[in-house]
Amino acid sequence: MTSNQPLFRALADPTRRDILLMLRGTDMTIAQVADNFDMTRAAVKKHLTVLSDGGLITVRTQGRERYNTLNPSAFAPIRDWLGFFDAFWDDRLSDLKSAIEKDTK
Amino acid sequence: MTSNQPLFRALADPTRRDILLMLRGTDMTIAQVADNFDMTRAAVKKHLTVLSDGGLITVRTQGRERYNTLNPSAFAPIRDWLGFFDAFWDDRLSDLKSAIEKDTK
DNA sequence: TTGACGTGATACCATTTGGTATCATATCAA
DNA sequence: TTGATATGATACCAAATGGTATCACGTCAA
Repeated sequence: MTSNQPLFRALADPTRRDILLMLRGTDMTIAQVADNFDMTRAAVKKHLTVLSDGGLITVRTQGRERYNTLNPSAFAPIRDWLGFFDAFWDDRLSDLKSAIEKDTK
Repeated sequence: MTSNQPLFRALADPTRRDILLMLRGTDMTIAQVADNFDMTRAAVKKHLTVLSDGGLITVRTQGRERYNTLNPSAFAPIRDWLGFFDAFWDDRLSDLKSAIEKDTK
């Protein structure tokens, strides 16, 4: 089973989550992303590396620029993981349902 | 708007994610949770505090024991946040659809 | 060719994080 | 009461993390 630790880790930082929202619909260079934050380009670049490690973005080189693109399909493992708790939730619901049915008998 | 940083942060650690899975269906004391990991009770207790800060578990005191209970509804903000990217994904799909329709004319 | 520009890479720093060890406190049971 | 048990709380430590500053390198434009 593949480790999704890099994915969860990438989502743990608010700056990185903002970058992801920012990349919806538009690819951006490192400098463009950095313009939206009050920190150095180097710091933003580090965040982009973490996002890339988590598979959440892909990078395309074009001349001397590097365009960062959102990869929405990378969220799938998170949805899968959340599903483990849906099952539990359903169990509790069916328990409740049984209890109610037994009660109305 | 409420910050969901404590929630995302709580999910960033693999031990904590394991604890959550472990708590599906059964409430457990701190000692019981700690028995399942190769670390001290104090370390596990710290993780439980972070999970509690994220709203992912609730704690019920019973005598000298403290039972930790999973709170599945705490995942809702994460699903909501993921939804922001569903919209983007749908846009890309409809773009693709339009392109195909235009092409088959 | 020559700068200016966009980026990569490295060293460095302060803070946070995950962990241990240790002691104090409250509760259960004999 | 007395001792074992379950937990709380604190101090401490190493490593990871988020940030800066700085320099090197490839690329574009004049």
